[in-house]
Amino acid sequence: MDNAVAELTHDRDRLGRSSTAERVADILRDRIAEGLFAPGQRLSEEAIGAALGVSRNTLREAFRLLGHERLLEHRLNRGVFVRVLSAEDVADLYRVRRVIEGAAVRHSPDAAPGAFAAIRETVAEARRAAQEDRWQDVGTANIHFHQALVALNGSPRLDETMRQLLAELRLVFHVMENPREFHEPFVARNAELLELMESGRAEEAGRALEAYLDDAEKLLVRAYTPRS
Amino acid sequence: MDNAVAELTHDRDRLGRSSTAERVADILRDRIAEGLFAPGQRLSEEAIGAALGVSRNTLREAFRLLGHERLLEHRLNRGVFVRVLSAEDVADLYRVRRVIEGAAVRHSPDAAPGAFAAIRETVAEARRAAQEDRWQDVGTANIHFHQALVALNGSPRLDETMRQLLAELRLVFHVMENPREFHEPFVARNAELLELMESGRAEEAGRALEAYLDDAEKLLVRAYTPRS
DNA sequence: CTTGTCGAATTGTTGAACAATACTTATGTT
DNA sequence: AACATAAGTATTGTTCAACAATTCGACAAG
Repeated sequence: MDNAVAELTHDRDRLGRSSTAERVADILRDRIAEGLFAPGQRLSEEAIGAALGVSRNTLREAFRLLGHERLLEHRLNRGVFVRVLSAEDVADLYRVRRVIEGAAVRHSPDAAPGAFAAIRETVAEARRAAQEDRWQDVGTANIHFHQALVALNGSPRLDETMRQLLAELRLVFHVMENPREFHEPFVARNAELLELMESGRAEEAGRALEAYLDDAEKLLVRAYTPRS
Repeated sequence: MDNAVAELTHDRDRLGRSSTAERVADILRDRIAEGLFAPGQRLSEEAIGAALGVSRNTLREAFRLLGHERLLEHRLNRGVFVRVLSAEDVADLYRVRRVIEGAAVRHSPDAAPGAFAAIRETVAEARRAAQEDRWQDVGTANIHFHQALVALNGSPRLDETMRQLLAELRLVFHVMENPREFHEPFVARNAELLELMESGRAEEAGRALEAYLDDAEKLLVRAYTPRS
């Protein structure tokens, strides 16, 4: 078979992937991530369906998608609400991060040779943003750092799990009224963590990550005391 | 407050959780798990909708649910198909298991005091089933063992991830034409693993688990060579 | 044997309708 | 006035029917 044709196999999934429901889900996911829809807010089928110009049935399919990603909470006969994370949820998210990111760091010596390049890029991205006082973007770069970190595991499923986990965490990040205070300290720590891994000190990097996540969780929980 | 009343709190979520779409998803999930729907098979909206007596719209909501759980594959304008796992998928599933179950074993010393009771029960369950030649049930008990193992992490999200992961794996288990040969050896190994953990030898247990998962993966991949 | 065209079958999406449930407001009782 | 009850309204849950869009196989033409 022609080799050029075989190349196309990789692009196959980019063809069909666009049903209305999924595109609606993408839009809503973005809006939730950027905080336009606040946690606890109810999403009316009629209002949003009208605003986006889609039928209620299609919209409900999109809601199911996002409900499964834990960004929306579906209460029977009451509607869907933007998820409100409890303090236990935050604790659990960091528990999962310790497991998944911890495994990535411990296995970093076995990772693909050029696998650190992507991480290094996110560090640079964060530094650029910090230089220019774009603290929101620093937060985004920070998220990219951890996503790239998990990629060391070489597991598509763990990548996907991490993606959803970080999307959930973003629901909480919005409570930080001072993004600089929250994100700035981690720019340097990201770089340190990368350096430890690149020099093969995986054990040490593992401990640094533990401390890293402990600190981040504490900062977050302190600022986050939901009324309940 | 009355204590008996407080007990009911745990059952609360079982009350509202019964939309038709979710119940349909539960049914289909079971059918897929037991192999009634073979991997690769297409699920016709019309046929299944008629068989279950639900409308196409409701059925489509259920399909979205299961698609997100990776049990169904949604191909645009083509319909939904029971997922066909590739060899890479199997490898990835075991990659995730090493991470999640490995973390559970390593942290077993910190686990709640009575947390091993549930695991011990699954071991007994497997022994009973093996005694009576119910090898299908041995497989089920085996799954329960690993689910209980992950519960040592104390993380609802990891529990849920494991649940979905094992559901995916069941798609593959059906290729084992001889369930006894596949499941029997692991009954004893489950018990050994438990014993290592209960006696506090977490490090040793971690290595045992690695070997355990390596062997299981090899057995599975050997029997599983999908046409592709 | 490849390519173009047609047509049947299935999915994608919509809009309307009605039932079931939750929320709100009004009503009546103590 | 406080509280329980009842009626009314709004919203979700589900179905149905219709049509557009797409896939796929069959068949004809080159």
